Amino acid sequence: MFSAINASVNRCGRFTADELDLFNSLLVPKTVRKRQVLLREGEICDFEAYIVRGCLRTYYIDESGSEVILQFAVEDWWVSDVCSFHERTPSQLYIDAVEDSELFTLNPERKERLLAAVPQFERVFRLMLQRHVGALEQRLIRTMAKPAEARYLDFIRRYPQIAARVPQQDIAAYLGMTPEFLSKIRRRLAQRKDW
Amino acid sequence: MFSAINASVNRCGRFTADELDLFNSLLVPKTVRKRQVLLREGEICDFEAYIVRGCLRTYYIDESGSEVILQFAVEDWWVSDVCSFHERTPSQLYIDAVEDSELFTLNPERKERLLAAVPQFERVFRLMLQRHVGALEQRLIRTMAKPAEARYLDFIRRYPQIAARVPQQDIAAYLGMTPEFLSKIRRRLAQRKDW
DNA sequence: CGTCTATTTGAATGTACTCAAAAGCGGTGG
DNA sequence: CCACCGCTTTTGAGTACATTCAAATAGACG
Repeated sequence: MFSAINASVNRCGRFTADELDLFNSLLVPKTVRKRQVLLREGEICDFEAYIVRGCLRTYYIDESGSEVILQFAVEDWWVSDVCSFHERTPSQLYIDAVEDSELFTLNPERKERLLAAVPQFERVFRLMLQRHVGALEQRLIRTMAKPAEARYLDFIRRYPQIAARVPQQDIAAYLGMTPEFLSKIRRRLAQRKDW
Repeated sequence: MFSAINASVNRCGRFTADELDLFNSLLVPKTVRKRQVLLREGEICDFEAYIVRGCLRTYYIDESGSEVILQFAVEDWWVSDVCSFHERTPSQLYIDAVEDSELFTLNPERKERLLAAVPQFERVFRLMLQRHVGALEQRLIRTMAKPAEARYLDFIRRYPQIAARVPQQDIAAYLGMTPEFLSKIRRRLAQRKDW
């Protein structure tokens, strides 16, 4: 049950069995169903969730009601609203499940206890944050530097496993284009198969 | 000389005069001239720089040679390529000075020494990272959710001090539009002054 | 099956880009 | 102090990319 998450944190530093046991004892397992919402705009995010199985999305809803998807998260990733969680401020984001998923969640209080007991865990979370920064920078570059078709091709090459399991309209919302236009791009690509 | 940076870190935690002295002794002051490049694509970023005075930009250059500016950094901010610095990997980014600037830089070795001597500094850097994540998320949302004119208005309202000191073509490269188009937006806005 | 939602299609429109050229502006040297 | 050079900003015409809206089709789920 804990093998995946333990292997994951062990890649960030060496931990003893006792330390991992403590870590595991602080995690709260959670099962969510497809479309279930974990965080809404205005709420304070009280979890960092490790994904054991499934897929979640983090998104923003603008004035006109359309979704801007910031991130898809699948197995072995963490999801949270970093800012809201750490600063205890209302979130601007929504988080929900793209499919039925199993998570381990850590709330602020338990995270504190973990860090107090095993300070080396600071490193695990710092590495998580760094990876998150890296991912966001990549995403920003790719979003800004390229036209829609190139963004789509880039996406399906980079994340084939995600592209296969999320609805097409969500991919459009992630790539910053309308679902209609993505559909047209796909038609063009299917005709000239030169890619 | 160190008052600004010390006040800045003291906002993240309480430090004694001795701890701050040690911190200050590890900082390397650096003066850069306008257009001077601190980091090029392919290099490994060996600094985290606190800006005492001046303005720098972090950007990416795509295949076609055009710049995508990720961030402008001014007084009291830190600049670095987070990923490259921490993982010792070649950077994809460029960093250079928009105007003559004064910095304090910290290299990986000195940062290690600082953290070894004063572990509470972990917190300072974690907060920096968190803010960085927040800033990137905001930027992504604003870039994706709005058309060019709204992005520009948002930018000059949010960062009037930056808008005033960087060339217009750099603002365009930050907002993800061509300089020509930004110029046209400004003309439209100047005519109908209803904003 | 039938209903609901997701995807596709098409026409019309709008937004932003390209390219080329002119105008503005700052610095430098005569 | 002025003239010139290089760089930034502005302008315009033409075009390409992407959106909107409406409707048809396809898929998923009960």
